[in-house]
Amino acid sequence: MPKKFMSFLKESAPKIPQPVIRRLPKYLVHVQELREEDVVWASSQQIAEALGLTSSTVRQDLSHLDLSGISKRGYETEQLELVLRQVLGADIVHRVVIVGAGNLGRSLAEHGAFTQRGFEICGLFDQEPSLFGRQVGDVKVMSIDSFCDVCRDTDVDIGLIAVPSSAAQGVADLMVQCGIRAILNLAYKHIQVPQGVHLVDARIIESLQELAYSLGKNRIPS
Amino acid sequence: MPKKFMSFLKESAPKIPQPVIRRLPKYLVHVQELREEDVVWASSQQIAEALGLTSSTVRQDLSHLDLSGISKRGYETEQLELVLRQVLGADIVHRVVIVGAGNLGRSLAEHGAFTQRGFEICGLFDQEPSLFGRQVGDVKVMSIDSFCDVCRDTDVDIGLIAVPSSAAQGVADLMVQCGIRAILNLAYKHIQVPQGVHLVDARIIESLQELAYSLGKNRIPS
DNA sequence: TAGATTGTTAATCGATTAACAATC
DNA sequence: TAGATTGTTAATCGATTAACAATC
Repeated sequence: MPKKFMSFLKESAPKIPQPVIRRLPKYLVHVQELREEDVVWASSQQIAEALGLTSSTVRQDLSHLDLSGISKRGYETEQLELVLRQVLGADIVHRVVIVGAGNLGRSLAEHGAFTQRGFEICGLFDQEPSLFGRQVGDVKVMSIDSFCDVCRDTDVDIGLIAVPSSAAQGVADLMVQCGIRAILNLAYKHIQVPQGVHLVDARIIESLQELAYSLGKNRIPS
Repeated sequence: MPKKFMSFLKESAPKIPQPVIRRLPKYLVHVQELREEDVVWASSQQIAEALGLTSSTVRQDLSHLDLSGISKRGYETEQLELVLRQVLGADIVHRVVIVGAGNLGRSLAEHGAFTQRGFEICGLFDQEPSLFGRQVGDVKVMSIDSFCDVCRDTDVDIGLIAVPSSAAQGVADLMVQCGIRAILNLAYKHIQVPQGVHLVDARIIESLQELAYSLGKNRIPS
């Protein structure tokens, strides 16, 4: 198959395995650091070492991208950053709405790191009338009742669930109903979405529990 | 091998595979819901359906726990919750310190869901003098300079990194130096820790990028 | 009892790692 | 050129799924 067509395929029918996709942000962060240090080339071995992977994994992962390394030098950091940004959508702005204006929701709405990375908060919603109109970052808290209308007027890419776990499924249903096809769930709750809607769990409490397991403090001593 | 000794083994030398551990919190949340609805028995099939798994996976997963199901009925929800809580350390209190008292760090310190789940915030630290003494949830912001002293006085289980990515590695080093052996990293940065220290990444921005990838908005159209 | 469901073994699937020819 | 490093194929490893005897 001609190389040109191969690259076309990679762009139009990308079937990058999930474990690889989950590592791509790591590569992006690292390569951006390298570029800040004016490093022009990075070998799979060097990248692997910095990220706690094997060089084999790095080469396999990067082979899914529209990019070529060069023998004896490795990968050009500028090109690598470019391609990673492209794949991860880091070079366009994604519009994010947050439902839940409690501590967590508000702090995420104000969190500069999102905007810096191209995730623009375009709406913050809650149920609680006393919060309506309160300025948080660049947006004001709006009533959840206006959620669908706002989604209709704005082109929303990603919905963020920051409500208590008991309300999480309902919010997800609402988001799906309003046409949102990508959801990040911060609640401690398994959520069901229809086929075609992408759901990722933030797993903060789950992560703490995983750490608690690894500490094994309440294991019966032998 | 006698059954009694098997169960002893499971408790003293638990080698539950990581993918299983990551699913255990899901089971716990679900079984707690079932118990609120006074459901006494749950079959692997029912659990699988609720959590988007196969019944085979559920049975395999639960076989790592010190628990037996009963043919024709399934698993007793009370016993299942008990065992899951035990394994995930949800029945004892873990002490958590947060470094970084910005929006995110403060909101986590105030986040009721942590305390509810047995993670007690016992310290919140920052570099910025203007924040010192500020009351956030149950704690006051302290100087990062006092971090090691506080860790020495308190029995800290888990350290939470909520600083900008450029400072994250330094904070991790400090935590390790002060004897913390379990770290949850909320920064968008790969962090290196010595062997024996447990690190979990919260991956919030990474999750947004994963969703951005799945939306594929900036893919070259065919 | 008959049928449903467990616990476990075997089969499949997919991800990671190793190896090595190609190449710069 | 000689040596390092890629890209890719093959081997290994581990996780998930299927199957089924045991059992309630």
